[in-house]
Amino acid sequence: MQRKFRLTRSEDFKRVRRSGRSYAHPLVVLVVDKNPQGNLRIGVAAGRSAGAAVRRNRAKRLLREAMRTLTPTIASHTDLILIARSGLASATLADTRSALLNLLQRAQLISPPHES
RNA sequence: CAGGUCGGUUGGGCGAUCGCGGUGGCGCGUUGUCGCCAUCGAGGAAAGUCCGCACUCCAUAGAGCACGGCGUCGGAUAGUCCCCGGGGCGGGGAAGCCUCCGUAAGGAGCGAACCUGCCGGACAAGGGCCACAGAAACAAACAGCCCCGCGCUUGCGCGGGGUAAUGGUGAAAAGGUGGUGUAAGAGACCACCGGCGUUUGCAGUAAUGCAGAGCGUCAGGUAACCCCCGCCGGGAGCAAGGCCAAGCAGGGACGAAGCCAUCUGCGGAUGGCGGGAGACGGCUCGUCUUCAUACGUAUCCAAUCACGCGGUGGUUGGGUCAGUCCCGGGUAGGCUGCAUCGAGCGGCGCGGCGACGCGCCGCCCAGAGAGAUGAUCGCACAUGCGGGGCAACCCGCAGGACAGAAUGCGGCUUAUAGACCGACCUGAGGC
RNA sequence: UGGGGAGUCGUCCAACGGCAGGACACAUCCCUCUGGAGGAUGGUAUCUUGGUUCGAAUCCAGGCUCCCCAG
Repeated sequence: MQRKFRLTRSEDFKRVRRSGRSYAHPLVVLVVDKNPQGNLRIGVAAGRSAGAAVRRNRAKRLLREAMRTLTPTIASHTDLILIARSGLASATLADTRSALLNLLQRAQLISPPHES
């Protein structure tokens, strides 16, 4: 995921966390808000509760890798924040991807893949 | 060979595809949060932040006090209480050997390499504390032993004195054993052992050790309690610091004037001409950007008057109000510090027991800012499990620790699956 | 990057360097037709590793975990 499609500034994170809707899953939390520029941006976060530095990095890498394949199917004009929870660092890539798919469907950002 | 220790090296390899970050080069009807190519991309601890430096900013006449740290000797270093090598006093240390006890099983002692804790002063001075037990906890006499006097039931009571060997208590009671000595005793005296703010010789740079002489042997412990002595110490930290700088607020300069048309819900809105400020140009002018009809018994200041006097009100005078431009400081934010030119890394040689030092050759090696290393697959490899095989080995499944740079460096501490190499000690056997 | 604090029964708190205590909870018994309440009895702990000391929860050092503060 290239940096230009990433949420980077602190005020963006604050805005999305304050005014966006959140959807929870045991592995990850999704926060959705409208993007003022009209494109899709994604932020990834892992707090102290996600573990030590290796586990936090592992969780963020898993989220980025899982989102890489899902990004083209997501509706635009939104800012997303993915917050890792404590169990994510020991999860597999397939687990992460299905968790994200579940969350995106609940947020109605992606149509249910009835063909798969 | 068996057992016990210690040190060092390494920290999963090769390849393919997709993805991410930095740097360099090239490209462009699109100068971009762009595209293409090349190249580089975590560690031995990157961790904890326990020490010490570099670097940066602030403070700084001198001296003293307070506070904090350190305290054996020598060395190494840019520097360190922490590194290296010694010294002293403790603690730990397998099997076996050896010694002792035991008929034996076994037990106790000794115990190597090595590991590990501590290190000024309790006699240079002072204060505090030492529970319980015990007569007594730093100064003493409970029982006991002995002497003297008195009494009588002649081995006991009372009174006075001597003593600290014996008993019991305790972690600790003015060194231990044997003798001389004595009324009983006592370093009172003697021998040996132990000890020492004494001293001589030898070894060592020194701490210290060994040997001898001397001192009768000295009134406990605790300074990781206060304290005393000696030495050392300015503060902050890359979110340090430097540069640029929206917005808001501040200071300065300039600073206006309306008229017409259309619509109208009569509040106003839009447009034209004119006006203000600034920028640019070919500068008596043109173009562009932008602003306004706000002015009110608004608000601020000064003087003065009145009253019900820290206040309120009146009068007079002056300032402020739109906008533009300029100025300094500076917030958000950006750039830098900051990506090796260095206490740098690798190799070889030399010196040193070692920490480390010196010389030569080669190399240029991560750098983000919501924070780059991931995913999938294949081939071998170490390991574990199951099966087959006499065996080498084959097949299947599982599966590779601790852990992620954020200014850099040195030391320490802590976590760590394994793999490899080397050294030391003890014992047994062989030559 | 720097600074501060805490760790004691299952939980919340006490404790001069000298026998670790209290409340609630838990277990057993009594009381009751049963349960609750009440009463009696009991078990249970100093984060960890070393050191100083005759003696350590307390003093010192290293480690682990958690919390807080400043920029």
